[in-house]
Amino acid sequence: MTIRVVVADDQSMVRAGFRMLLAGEPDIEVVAEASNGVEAVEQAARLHPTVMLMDIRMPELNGLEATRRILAVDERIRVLVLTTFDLDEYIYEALRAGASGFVLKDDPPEQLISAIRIVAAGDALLSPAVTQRVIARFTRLPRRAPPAGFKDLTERELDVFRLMARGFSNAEIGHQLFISGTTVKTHITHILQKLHLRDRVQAVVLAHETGLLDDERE
Amino acid sequence: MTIRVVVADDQSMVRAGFRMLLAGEPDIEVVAEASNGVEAVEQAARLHPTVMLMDIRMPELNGLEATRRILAVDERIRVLVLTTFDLDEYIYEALRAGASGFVLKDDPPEQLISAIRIVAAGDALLSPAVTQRVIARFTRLPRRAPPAGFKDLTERELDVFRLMARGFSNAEIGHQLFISGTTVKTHITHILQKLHLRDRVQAVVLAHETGLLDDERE
DNA sequence: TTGGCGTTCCTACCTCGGTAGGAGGCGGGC
DNA sequence: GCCCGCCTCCTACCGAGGTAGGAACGCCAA
Repeated sequence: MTIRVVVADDQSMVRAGFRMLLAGEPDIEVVAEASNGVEAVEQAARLHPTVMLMDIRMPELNGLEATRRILAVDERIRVLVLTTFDLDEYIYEALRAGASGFVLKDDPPEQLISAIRIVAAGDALLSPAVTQRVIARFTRLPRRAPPAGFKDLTERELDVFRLMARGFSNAEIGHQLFISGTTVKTHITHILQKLHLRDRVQAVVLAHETGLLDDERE
Repeated sequence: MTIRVVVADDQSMVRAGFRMLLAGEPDIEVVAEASNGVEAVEQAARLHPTVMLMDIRMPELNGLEATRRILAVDERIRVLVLTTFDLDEYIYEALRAGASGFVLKDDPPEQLISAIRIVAAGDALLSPAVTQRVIARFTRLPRRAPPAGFKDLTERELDVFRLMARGFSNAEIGHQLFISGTTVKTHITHILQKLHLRDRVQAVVLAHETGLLDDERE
């Protein structure tokens, strides 16, 4: 099982460099090159490689959009983004686009090779500096600890809470739960009392900050 | 500059294994061991090592809580969590607790050594399998694209929007912006019209889903 | 059995939020 | 100059949201 790689970069020197670098690895084969995003998508659709080595800055179609289109064609292709700049927006967008890894061009060569094997195996890898940023972003997430009194909520109150947190009116909540709007009011009054909140708006804010909705929103 | 390491694990065999493994590295020195979380915190406070190798499952005090306390004492200490299980909750909690890395015990030894050097240098590193999960979690975040009409909002309307999204009443918003509550009402009416929303609750939901607040909430 | 809790529903009342419609001031562009 | 967009503020009105207080039912544990 050799790992079939397509190299997408607009500089031919860079592509040649990768070819040379990977030529020494018996389990890795560079099967094609692409000099812009459009070509990259075409090659991916035609060859279905194991791994796409993808530069971000490319003419015609940038690497991020190319990644999205490639994965739309064949989601089994593993895209390893390889770029010079570790700008935050690039990283987040690349990961959202579905990239399996993010490696910097000035990382040591053996790290790139190991990254190719890792993503080919179905795992994921980020450059250490990039990992740093992703973790920072990740931990900065507004997942505040649920306040005292949260666990006093009954099952039914949680039902109401979840719907309220999605912006529904009392009548809509009642309709979805097959109860009257006045009952919904009762539940909400209890919720606000237990959580020491003033109105439903504060409840909605709290729900999002604590990640109350994250579970059932698949 | 040698990297000074404390190994915290409740099994003495494991500690001995790490000592042996790291003995071959000239730039790494194991300066102490800890067999539970309490000892780990004590050793960290006493020796201020560069890196703490931290198991999660430990008696007395688990590795996650120990990590929090260590970083409260000296935030320069880099904690590298090293455990057998890559359970999601462990990972997220460890990163939130401030860990700089997450390595599995069945990763290859050279990867552990390289991880120690990486976190000692101030970067971060996750096991490939762990990286996979973090990315999955990360991209699953509810960062919906802002709806059409969002960019039609004026600067002042955005001011109001941001405060509204944090749960303030019209009067409170007016007070903070030095305008009257009725003016706030006017702005909100315009916001709702432009975004095609029914009431402020839906606006709050939208603000959180699109991450409107992420920027200025430092 | 009795009491408590959770769920359901009601009436009555008040406040706040949102709409409608208008008005004045200020600035920049035509 | 004039108009337009933005910001400010107002009155008046209505409906939704929230509170207070009560009531009925089922369930379960003491």
